[in-house]
Amino acid sequence: MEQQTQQQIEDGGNNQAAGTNNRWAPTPPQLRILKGLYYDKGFKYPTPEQIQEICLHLKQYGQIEDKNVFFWFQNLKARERQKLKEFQNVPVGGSLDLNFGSTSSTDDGRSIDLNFGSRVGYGVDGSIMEQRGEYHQEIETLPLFPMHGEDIFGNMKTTSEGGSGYGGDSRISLELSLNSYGNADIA
Amino acid sequence: MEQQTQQQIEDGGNNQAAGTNNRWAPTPPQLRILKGLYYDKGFKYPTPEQIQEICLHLKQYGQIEDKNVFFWFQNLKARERQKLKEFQNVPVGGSLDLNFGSTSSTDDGRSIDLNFGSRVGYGVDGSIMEQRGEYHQEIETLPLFPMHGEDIFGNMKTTSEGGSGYGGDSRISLELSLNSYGNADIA
DNA sequence: TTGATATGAATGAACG
DNA sequence: CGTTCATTCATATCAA
Repeated sequence: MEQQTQQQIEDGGNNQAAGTNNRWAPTPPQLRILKGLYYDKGFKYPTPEQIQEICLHLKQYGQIEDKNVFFWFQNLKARERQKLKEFQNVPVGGSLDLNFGSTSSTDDGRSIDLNFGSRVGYGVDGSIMEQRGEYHQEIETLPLFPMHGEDIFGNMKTTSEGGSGYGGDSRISLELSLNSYGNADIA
Repeated sequence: MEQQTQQQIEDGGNNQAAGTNNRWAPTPPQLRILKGLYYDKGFKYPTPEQIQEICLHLKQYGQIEDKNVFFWFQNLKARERQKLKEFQNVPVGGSLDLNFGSTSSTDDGRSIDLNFGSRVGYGVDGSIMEQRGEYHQEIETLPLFPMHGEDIFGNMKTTSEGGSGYGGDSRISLELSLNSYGNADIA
């Protein structure tokens, strides 16, 4: 997720615009801390309590709400997983005939230099939803292999987190020391 | 259409890396195929597998990645919808309104209020927020973020109401010690 | 050159 | 949690 040079005009703190600004955007410090938690610490499943704590702490660096923290983690987890899923998925030998309509093989002649070095992450998605239209035209010979089991990426979901199942007053203290040196690759 | 060519703002310390990003641009054949799928076939919701397959086939006509296909469909769908919505908003009557900077001219209709303030579950999804019966406000004082840890850079975090507050923090040493009690320490 | 437009890309928010 | 929507940022291209 290396953004190019996207520098959002975040309100240095509480410079909320005339209220027309509805979408939260993490300030660099906030982002740094969040990423530190997620990556450096592997903190991916914060409990509601922790979310609030994090949020409270992040309020020093700008307006933020619990739900922002919550969504942030949700999105990051989802997109990380999507990325993995994509790489693991190998194109089936299926033949999706894209040369419908015009069979003319018009040479494009446009050569784009090889830009290796894939950089950005993204979120490929897609879903088989009902088409709004009336037409249910199947796509050529799209096989859509019945193969499942893409759960190869272990779901180490610590479902029982969040203090559900702590025997007695067992309290865990995890201490996290993350040293982030500025220049976080905002992403 | 609401992008006002907003350019970079003065960075308070964030250096802007040189942008050598060459974003993908569909070659004519690629575009033809994509449009054919979208319009002619009404194929608007490709699955990740289909995205990969489409991408694979499009590689014959130029460099392309899965994410490009993904974004292409996403953007097209979003913009079709956007245009449609705008069209409905356009005053047909003879109202000479030069108000281009319409910030939420019409009711967004999005008023899903998530009650995140309360710890009682994040109704938005139902993932990790298994909350147990005993919620106590005490958790708000959990030493998740020791204050001392911020001393290093706490000075510049002013984020005063002056606008851009956060300065370019170089590094931090954040020590997070969160103590998760068995939820109800009384148990 | 400057401003506007089209569109690739990123991500916050929400749905099922 | 996976998927989809909506908004925004950034840049290439084009018109004047």
